[in-house]
Amino acid sequence: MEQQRRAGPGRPRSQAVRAAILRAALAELEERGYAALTVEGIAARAGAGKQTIYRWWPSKADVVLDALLDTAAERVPVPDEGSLAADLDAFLAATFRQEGQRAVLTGLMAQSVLDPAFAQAFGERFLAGRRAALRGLLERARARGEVDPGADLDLLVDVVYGTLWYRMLVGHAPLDAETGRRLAALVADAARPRHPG
Amino acid sequence: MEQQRRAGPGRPRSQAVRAAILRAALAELEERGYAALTVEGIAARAGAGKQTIYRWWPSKADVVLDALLDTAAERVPVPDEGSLAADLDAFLAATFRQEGQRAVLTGLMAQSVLDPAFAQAFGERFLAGRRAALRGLLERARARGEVDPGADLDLLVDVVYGTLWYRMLVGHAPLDAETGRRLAALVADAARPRHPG
Amino acid sequence: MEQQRRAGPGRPRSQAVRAAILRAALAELEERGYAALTVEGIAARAGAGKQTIYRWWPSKADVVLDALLDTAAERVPVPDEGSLAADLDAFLAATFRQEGQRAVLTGLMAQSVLDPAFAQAFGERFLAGRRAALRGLLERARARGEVDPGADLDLLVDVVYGTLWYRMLVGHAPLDAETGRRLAALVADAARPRHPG
Amino acid sequence: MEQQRRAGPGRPRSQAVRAAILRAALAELEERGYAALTVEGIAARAGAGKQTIYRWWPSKADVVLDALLDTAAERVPVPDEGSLAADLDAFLAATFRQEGQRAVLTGLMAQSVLDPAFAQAFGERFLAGRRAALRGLLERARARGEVDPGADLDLLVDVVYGTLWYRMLVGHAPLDAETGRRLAALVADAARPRHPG
DNA sequence: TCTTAAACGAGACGGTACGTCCGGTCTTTAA
DNA sequence: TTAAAGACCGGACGTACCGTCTCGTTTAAGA
Repeated sequence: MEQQRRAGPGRPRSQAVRAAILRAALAELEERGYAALTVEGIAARAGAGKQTIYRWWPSKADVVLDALLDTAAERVPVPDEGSLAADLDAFLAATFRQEGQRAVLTGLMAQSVLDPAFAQAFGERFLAGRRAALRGLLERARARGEVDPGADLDLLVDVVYGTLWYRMLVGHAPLDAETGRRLAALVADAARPRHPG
Repeated sequence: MEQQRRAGPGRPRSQAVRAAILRAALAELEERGYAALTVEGIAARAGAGKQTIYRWWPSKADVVLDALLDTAAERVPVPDEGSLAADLDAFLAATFRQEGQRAVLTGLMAQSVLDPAFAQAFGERFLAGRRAALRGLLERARARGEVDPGADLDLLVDVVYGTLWYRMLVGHAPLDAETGRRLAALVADAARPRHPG
Repeated sequence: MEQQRRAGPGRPRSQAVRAAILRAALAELEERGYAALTVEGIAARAGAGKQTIYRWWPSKADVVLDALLDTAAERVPVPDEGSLAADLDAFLAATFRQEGQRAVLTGLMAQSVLDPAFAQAFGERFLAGRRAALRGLLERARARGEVDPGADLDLLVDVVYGTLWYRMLVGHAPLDAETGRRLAALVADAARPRHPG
Repeated sequence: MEQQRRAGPGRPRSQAVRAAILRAALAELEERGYAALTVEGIAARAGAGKQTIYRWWPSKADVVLDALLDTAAERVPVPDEGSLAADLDAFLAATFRQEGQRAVLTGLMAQSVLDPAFAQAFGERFLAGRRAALRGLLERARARGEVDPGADLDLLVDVVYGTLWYRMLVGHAPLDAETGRRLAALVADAARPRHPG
């Protein structure tokens, strides 16, 4: 998951400590919110020294990101149901389903605004994968002729994730199954092939 | 813009100081970034006491929000050009044009994630107005028959602002005139009336 | 008691306000101690503006000093009972009797250490008078032949007030009638005439 | 001198920092006076963090007290010259000699009036020792028959220190060798045995 | 088995900003 | 002109975390 020390002399990194720290970070986050998260708090809760955290992670956000990536091992599978609308629908449904993580995700997005170094890590280690999955789904649909060849796939991806993130960040409207269905339909419709003439 | 003290005894609030603080906040933000913004820094730059800031604003984010609302007095006008696509295009173009404010806006969004009290202020005093303007535009188009009567206008609004915010926050893709045109076309198309049968 | 504005045009100084401020100062002092005394607190309690206090007194200590001098109008009378020991005894007894003022007096002494300007006021307006009274008592005794002509009267005065203040400040030993009697005897004895040869 | 942390895990307290803080406190006190002494100023001058001061001392006065006790390691020796008057004379001379410390001592006394917690520390860690030394001197004189068996030794101690402190605090009269000699004589005379009959 | 070296808990340390309090000054309206 | 009210600048307070730095202790790999 991160830097792998070459096996040499010296005490090897403790996986138990790593796990304890990730667990503590998520627990603190859940209990007190992202804003109240501190390295000291995580260390205290994990029974670890602050130095141990600084040794392996550049910032508290990177700890949380690792925790997120660890638990998201049960990844959102990319559906393949034969039609774009159905695939999108399934994809969004699966995405919404793992939404106990709103606090984690919005916290990381906030952090990534405030800290360019973390923004890069967040983009590369989390966002890029999700975007790639959705783009792959659209590309397959394009190959099947369900998407206009001239369509701006990147824009379509951003429309989907943009809407998701916007609702998640602002919290003014629900992110439920019905919303997913409508959004899927909207995107599938916008992407449909245009028959010239 | 905010709390209006009744004229009673006592020295009245100094508008000059208020303006100096807002100016200082924007200057600090531009020079050093949102993450490095501090109440102390704003006060020092404005030649004001910290207490004066705390007396009138609950947090530094509220200072920045006031600064934003003051300068955004030259509001994005809601265009009315006769067609939905043209209106959307003009609206998005106007929205993008005032993009010296990316740092301000993303900073405030980040803060609004971290501070629920500010989230409410941000939602009510900034986001709601923008959403209402766009919704009005869509409602007029619906009255003209350019939007399907059953369309989920709130979702359409979120698709537009979601895409904008997502690109603004993540910064992976441009927010230029061409992007605006494509997004306008996409939304206008998705909203078009469906003729049953 | 302090500066007297010439009667001219304009609203005259309110004696009621002056009294309210002195009363408030003593009340605050008694309730919360000298250390917690603040100009703001006195003003608030007196229903006065801070400016009103600063207009008439250079510091909070001067307010307290005025309050002390006002209440000490029932001054310690200088006894004249015919013998030095008896006079001293009566003088000390009277001095001790007005010891509800320990907090006031020690507070002012502390302040006078910390603030040279107040030290002068305290010395001239309070300490000097007390010292003069005691010195007068000793001088009368010397005239009666009860005090050695070569005695250092200033030192004798300091021995008396020094012992008093020391016990008052440190609070390690009582300041009661018995102590007064012993101190009176000690000083009278030390001052007694020496018969050369 | 103060709390001795058990040698456990963790970085041990830095004696160099402790010394720098005490030195800085005395330097600030000398340059700017006790009233202008601030924790912030001491920390800045010592190149230390404020937290480091608050970690080890409850108030700035305790810092100064530690500084005083450290430098006063070369304690006033208790003289033993064979006669009470000579002993007292030597004791007072030695006491006066270390009077670069008037600012320190009066500042601490003022603080001890304003802060009961510090008053206890001051009493136990400084005043008590001095009083005990002088009392010991008087007790030895009593054993030699130079002091009346019924004399109130505590009062005699207070007469000596009271006079000293009073002159030091009020500053109206000198504290020189001649004064010391007269005070020594006065006390020795007052303490002399009374032959009944 | 002994040495070496890194990991680790603990906690001191220099900093920086926090949000609060109060000191003194000022600027208003009312008396 | 005094007075109440209260805004204002300034400066220090005591606290919370940051990220770094010693300590003593633990745990493997290599000699």
